[in-house]
Amino acid sequence: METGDLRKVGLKATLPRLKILEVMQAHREAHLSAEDVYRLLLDEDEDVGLATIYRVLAQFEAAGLVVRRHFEEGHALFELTDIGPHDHLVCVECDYVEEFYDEKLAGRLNEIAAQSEFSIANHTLVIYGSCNRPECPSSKRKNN
Amino acid sequence: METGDLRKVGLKATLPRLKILEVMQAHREAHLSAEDVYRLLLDEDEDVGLATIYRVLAQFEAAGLVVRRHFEEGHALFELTDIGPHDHLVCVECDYVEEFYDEKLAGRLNEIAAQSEFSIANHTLVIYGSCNRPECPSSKRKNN
DNA sequence: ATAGCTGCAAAACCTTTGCAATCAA
DNA sequence: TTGATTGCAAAGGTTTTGCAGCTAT
Repeated sequence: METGDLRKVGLKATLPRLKILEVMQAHREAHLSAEDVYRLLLDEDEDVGLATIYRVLAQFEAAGLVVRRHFEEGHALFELTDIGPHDHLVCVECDYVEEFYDEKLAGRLNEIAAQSEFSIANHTLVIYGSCNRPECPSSKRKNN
Repeated sequence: METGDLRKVGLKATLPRLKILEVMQAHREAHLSAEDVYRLLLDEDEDVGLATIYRVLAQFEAAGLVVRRHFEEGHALFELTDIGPHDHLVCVECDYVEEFYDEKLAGRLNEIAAQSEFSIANHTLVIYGSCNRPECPSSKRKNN
């Protein structure tokens, strides 16, 4: 059970928290908004208030379980922390998000920091562009 | 005058637009929110409605005069496009911000986007760390 | 038992929009 | 003149908060 995961970070193992954690884990490849989590729980007939989801996600964030991200949209997206370091490609047309990890990039970032006499701790990198997936509006336009 | 800058991109040279452009240019090193622009104009006794600022900044963005960015805050920040592409090093100890542009980095980003079949438009990169400037608390700690 | 948690509804944000008045060309 | 632009206020969408009741320990 994830009950332990919650206790470990000092949170009572309540039903809403367990359910929210479950949903995050069931969609660990996705970037979910509070609203997304809300709907996914409704789909399972789990009736958790939206306010609770916001509160719990904030607690998870404080506990280091999830990270909050702001891409182009007008709302925050959350993802589990345990998937490791990675950056994001975001499609500005359809909000599709892809993750990547690039060794060379990481190396170059360290060199840059070294040149500036910075001790690098971490970074945030988001590349914006148009994905060329068939279902993206940008593709349809090119087909004309 | 900046009147020309506006005409060039097909916008009537109205007072509010001129004033907003002026403020952006007077703070070209900063990242301003719509609210920031609003307050800066108030400070100059220029009374421009907040709604107008949002509208004008959106027009400037469409015209390529400014770029809209979403960092970690819950609101958008705008900066002039003409300062050229650059990224940021931020010291988490003293909030010192340094801008840099790195050719190799840019090249690698393009390669990454190409691999994912993304047409890259732009990106946001912030490196967090400790600067080692003498006036930074992090340096003082090491001197002990 | 009790400190902490939840749901609801209301409030707080940031941003966009409708509309009548105003302005640049 | 006339279409574009503005300011205001109202609406929109996301996130936070106050509070009374509920729950895990």
